[in-house]
This record gives sequence, C-alpha cells and structure tokens, in this order.
Amino acid sequence: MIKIDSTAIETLRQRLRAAGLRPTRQREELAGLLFRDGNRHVTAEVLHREAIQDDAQVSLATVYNTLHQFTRAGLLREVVVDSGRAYFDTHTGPHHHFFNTVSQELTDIPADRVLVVDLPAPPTGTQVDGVEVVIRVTPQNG
Amino acid sequence: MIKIDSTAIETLRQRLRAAGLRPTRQREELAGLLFRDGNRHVTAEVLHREAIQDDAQVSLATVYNTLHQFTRAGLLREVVVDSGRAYFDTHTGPHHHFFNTVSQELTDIPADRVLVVDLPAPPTGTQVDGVEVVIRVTPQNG
DNA sequence: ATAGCTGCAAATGCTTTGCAAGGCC
DNA sequence: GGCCTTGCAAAGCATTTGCAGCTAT
Repeated sequence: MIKIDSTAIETLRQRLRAAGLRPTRQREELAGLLFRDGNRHVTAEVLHREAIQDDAQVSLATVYNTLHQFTRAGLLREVVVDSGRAYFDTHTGPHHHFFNTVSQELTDIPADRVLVVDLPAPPTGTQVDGVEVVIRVTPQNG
Repeated sequence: MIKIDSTAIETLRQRLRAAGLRPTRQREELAGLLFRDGNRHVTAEVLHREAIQDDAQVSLATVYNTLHQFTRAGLLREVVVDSGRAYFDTHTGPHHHFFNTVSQELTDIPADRVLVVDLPAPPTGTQVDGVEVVIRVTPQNG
C-alpha cells in the first residue's frame, strides 16, 4: 500500500478527479507508484508486480484498464518500441527515447536534443499526429 | 501460385540461396509476393492471405517463420509501429515511416528527408543500433 | 541419405471483455 | 441509491514451438 503523507494523497486524488476519474483505492495506488518518483516507463506487468509487492490489492486486468484510462485522460503516454508489449511513460510532453533491446529499458531524450528537419508532407488526406524517434541500443561488446 | 517467367524465378532462387536459405516452394512464393512489386509493408496475416488467394499452400506458422528468417538474412526489416502486431518492410536500407493509425498503413519516408541532429550520447555501456522515426498520422477531419 | 523445412495443433504471452459484486458520491 | 469500478475468469489475438512427415541437395 502506498505510504505518503496526506497532503500528497490529496494531491493525487485531486489530480484523478480533475481527469474525470474517481479516486478509488486502486487508482490512488497506481497513480502513487507512477507519479511519486518522477518520470517512469512501465509495462502493465511491472506495475502490477510493484503494486502487489506494495501489499496493494489490484488485479492485472485493472492495471491494464487503469493504464488506458490514465492515457486517455492525458496522465500517461503510450510508447511503442516493442511489437509484443505496451510501455507507458509518465512524461507526456514531447520527447524521444533510447530503447535497450536487450535489457528492454527505456531512457528519455529531451525533445530539444533531437531536431527533425525538412519533414515531408504527410500522405494526402492525413494530418500529423505526432513524431516519435526511437534510438535502439544494445550493450557494448554484446 | 506465383506466376512469373523462369528468369525471375531463378533470380529469386539465387537470392534465397545467397541468403543461406533453401529455395523451397513456400519461400519462393512468399519471396515472389514480397519482392516483385517493389517496396512493400506487410503483416504476417496479410501475406498469408495473399499467398492463399494465390492458390499457394503455406501455413500461417510458416509465414511467421519465413518472415523472421528473411529478416535475419537481411532481406526484410521489421518496423515497430504497433504494440500488438509486427510489420515487415522489404526496404531494408535506412529510412523512416508515416503510420496511419486509422487505416494501419505504412508509407516510406526517404532517409535524406529527415535529419536527426545533435543526437545525445547513448546510455553508458550501450551502442546505437538504429534510429527510427515514426510519424503518426490520422485522416483529416476525423 | 540427411540436414533442413513445413504443417498442424497446441502452447504461450499479452491484452481485453463479460458480468456479478463492491465502492464512491 | 445509483452509477461507476473492480476482480475474476474466460475469451481473444498475435505469435511461437514441438514434432512427425516431407523435400531439397
């Protein structure tokens, strides 16, 4: 169970309410794990394991539902780097990622460190929704 | 069944052999579908459906295996744009993609139309393996 | 002949869904 | 109380694997 002072809990609850989500025990727990330590990159399974280790009662299905609700509400952003698993990022602003394909770890790259220039026009009848840069890395000498 | 002249078939067979793969009926069929019409972006399911409509005998499992063998052999490249489905691109050189998230269609962007500058150093102990830029687009007014 | 392929079906891994029970306002 | 949320289990996809039979060289 998430252990933080009552002010922080109240901030979380207000944040959820502002997003149009009822502050339930599970949502508070997951929001606490996601947002207390700054920027994080999680998969549903990892977040679920953390919640369980934290003595919280949350099912994996609820973790999935919650991650999507948070994403729809703008509290999270999905990062696509693996065709078999979804990653969620607590940093919703524009930025990019390193993805270590061996350890499967994500690292942020500030948006201002990558400049995409001379962008071609999108296909006819479409509009640009977002630009994602993923730099795949592997351990050296391995 | 793929219908092309014997010269083209022989070219395909040699290409497979050069990649260290036995030119079997299934591989010729799939290679024919993939490489005869220039650059293509396919999922396993789409390629399988095409092969079946072409009166070829190929199982979906073989399509999956073949796509990965071709990728390992450098004939294909995997493009990660969806966390639930794998796309394969017949264009293996450096370039980027538009991904229409509604129609799920991929469009190439030549590498020289996108410039990624001031690239930050990769995380300690890792080396860069590749840079992928994905521009997500949606239909206009919808 | 034999090492490599294929097909099927079953297994796997991640994710979603249906529905009854429970919790928030 | 009423509606939203949760949990469980089952279902749903995409993908991989085991193994017997087939095939290219």
